[in-house]
Amino acid sequence: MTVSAKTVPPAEPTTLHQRIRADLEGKILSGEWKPGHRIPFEHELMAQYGCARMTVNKVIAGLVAAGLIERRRRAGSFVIQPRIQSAVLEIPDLANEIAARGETYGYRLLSRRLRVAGGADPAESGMAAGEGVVELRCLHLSNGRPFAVEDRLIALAVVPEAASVDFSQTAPGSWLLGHVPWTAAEHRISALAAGAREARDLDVSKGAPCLCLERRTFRAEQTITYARQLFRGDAYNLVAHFSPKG
Amino acid sequence: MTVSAKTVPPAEPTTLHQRIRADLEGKILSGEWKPGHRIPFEHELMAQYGCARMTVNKVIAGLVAAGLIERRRRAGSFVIQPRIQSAVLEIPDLANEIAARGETYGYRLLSRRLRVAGGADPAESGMAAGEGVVELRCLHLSNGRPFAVEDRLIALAVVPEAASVDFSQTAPGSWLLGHVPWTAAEHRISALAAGAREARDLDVSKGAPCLCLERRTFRAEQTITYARQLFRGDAYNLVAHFSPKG
DNA sequence: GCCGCGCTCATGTCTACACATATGGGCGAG
DNA sequence: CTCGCCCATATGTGTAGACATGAGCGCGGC
Repeated sequence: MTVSAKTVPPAEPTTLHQRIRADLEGKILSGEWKPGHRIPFEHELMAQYGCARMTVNKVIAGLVAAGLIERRRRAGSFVIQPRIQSAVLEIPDLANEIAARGETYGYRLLSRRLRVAGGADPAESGMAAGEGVVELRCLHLSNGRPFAVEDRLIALAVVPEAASVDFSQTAPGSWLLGHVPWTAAEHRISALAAGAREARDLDVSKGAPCLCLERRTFRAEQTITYARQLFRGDAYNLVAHFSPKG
Repeated sequence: MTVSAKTVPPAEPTTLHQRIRADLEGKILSGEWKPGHRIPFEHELMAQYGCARMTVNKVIAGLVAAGLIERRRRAGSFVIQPRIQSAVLEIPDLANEIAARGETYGYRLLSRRLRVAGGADPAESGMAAGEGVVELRCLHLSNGRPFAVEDRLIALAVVPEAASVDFSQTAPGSWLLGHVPWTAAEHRISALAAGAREARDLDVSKGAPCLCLERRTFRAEQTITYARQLFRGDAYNLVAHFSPKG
C-alpha cells in the first residue's frame, strides 16, 4: 500500500510552538533576516500559521529571552545585532579595552606577507597546508609602551578582501570584527616565558612570564583566522564576567 | 473620578508576572527551596496570587528556560540541581578536565582554617573584613604531579555548611558546584612568575611562568567564594569555545 | 499473587478575548 | 508653516476555558 507512506510524515512530534520558533530562528540564524530586519507583526504570523496571537507572542518572547530579537512598541520586532557576551570571554577589541582603562592605544605593523600555509604553522592554526593566507605580525601599545605582540593568519579562501587591505593603520582584529561575520570561536589561554624575539618586541627580559592567548575564529566550519597574542604578564589581565542567565 | 484611585496604586511598576517570578527565583536562589524541592502546583500558585493558570505557567516556563526548574508530568515542578557546567565553558571542574584528557586526577588538601577575613586578604576577594570564612589551600595533581595550587576563601555567611565539610577528599570547587547555586561569576586571568612557595608546591623553579586564574562567584550580590588557582604554565591551558548562539 | 486496564491528575499546548501602554504620524489650531 | 493634541496601531499583560499527554496508582480479573 502506497498510502501508508503518505499517512505519517510526522516523524516530528514538534508542537506548533516549536515549529514557529524553529522557522523564525532559522530565518535569523541563516542570515535571511539580517540584523535590523523587522520581522512580521504578531497578527501577520498569527494569520500565516493559523493560530492565536498568544502562541506567536510566546514564541517571540522566547526569542527575546534568547537575545535574538528586540521589540519596540508600535514599531514592531527586529532582529538584534548578535551579542557575544554569552560565554567566558567575548572577543576583545584591544583598542577599546585600552581606551576603557583611560590609556592611549597605539598600534604598529611589524610585517605583512601573502603566502601559503605550510608545515611551519602550528597545527592549532587550523589552516590547511597550501591554503593562501595573509600573515601579519604586529604590536599593540599602551601609552606608547608595547604590551602585546600578535601573530595572525587570515584565510584568503574565506576573506579574500584581506589580501588588499593595508593593515598598517588598522589592527587586523578590529578590521575582522567589523567586516567578517563569525559563528564560533575558540580560545586557548596559557602562560609561557618570553623567548628572545618576544622579549625584544615587548621590551621585557627574556624568560619573563607572558599571557598567551590563541584564538581561532570560524564561520560555518571554515577557519577565518588564527591569532596568537602574547601579553606582558605584568601589564595585562583578561577579565570575564558571566552568569547563567545573561 | 474616584474609580481611578481603585484601579492601581502604581507605586510598583512591576507586573504580576515579574512579581511572581521574583518571588520564586528568590526562594530558589536564597536556598529556601533547595535543589529537589517540589514547588507548589500551578493551581496552588494560581490561587495564591489570584491569577490565571496561564500566567503562572508562563513564569515557570521562564524558570525552566533559565535552568532553575525541572518539570515532570503528573509529579510537579522541582528545583533543579545546580548544573555542573560544561567544563570548559564556564566554571571548570578540574577533576573532569583532567579525566577528559585521559590523565588521572589527584587532590591534596594542604591546609584548612576557619578565620575571619582581614587586611591580608586581597581586595579582589570581595570578603568584608570581619566576615567568617573557610580558608583552604590545596593542590591538584595530574598523573601524580602537581599542576595547580589553589587558595580559596568561602564565605560562611552564605554557605554555613562549609564549616563542617572536610575538604580532605573533595576539592572545594567540585563541592561548591554541586551544593551551592550561583548567579554570577567573574574571572581574572593573568600570567605571573612563580614565587618561592608556589615554586615549591608546584615543583617548578622559582620564576617559572604560571597561569593565574582568580575567580569570584556570587549569589545575588553576595560573594560566595574567592579562588586563586595557579597553574604550571607548561602543563595547563584554559580553553574556551563559544558562539553567539550558545 | 500478579498483571494490566483504565482512571486521575498535573503539566503541555492552544484559543479567544480584553484591556493597558507607548509611540509614530496625521490632523487641526494658532 | 509649525506646534501640539489625539488616535490608530503594535506590543504587553492577563483571564477563562478547552483539549491533549503522560505517568502514577488502584482495582479487578486471571
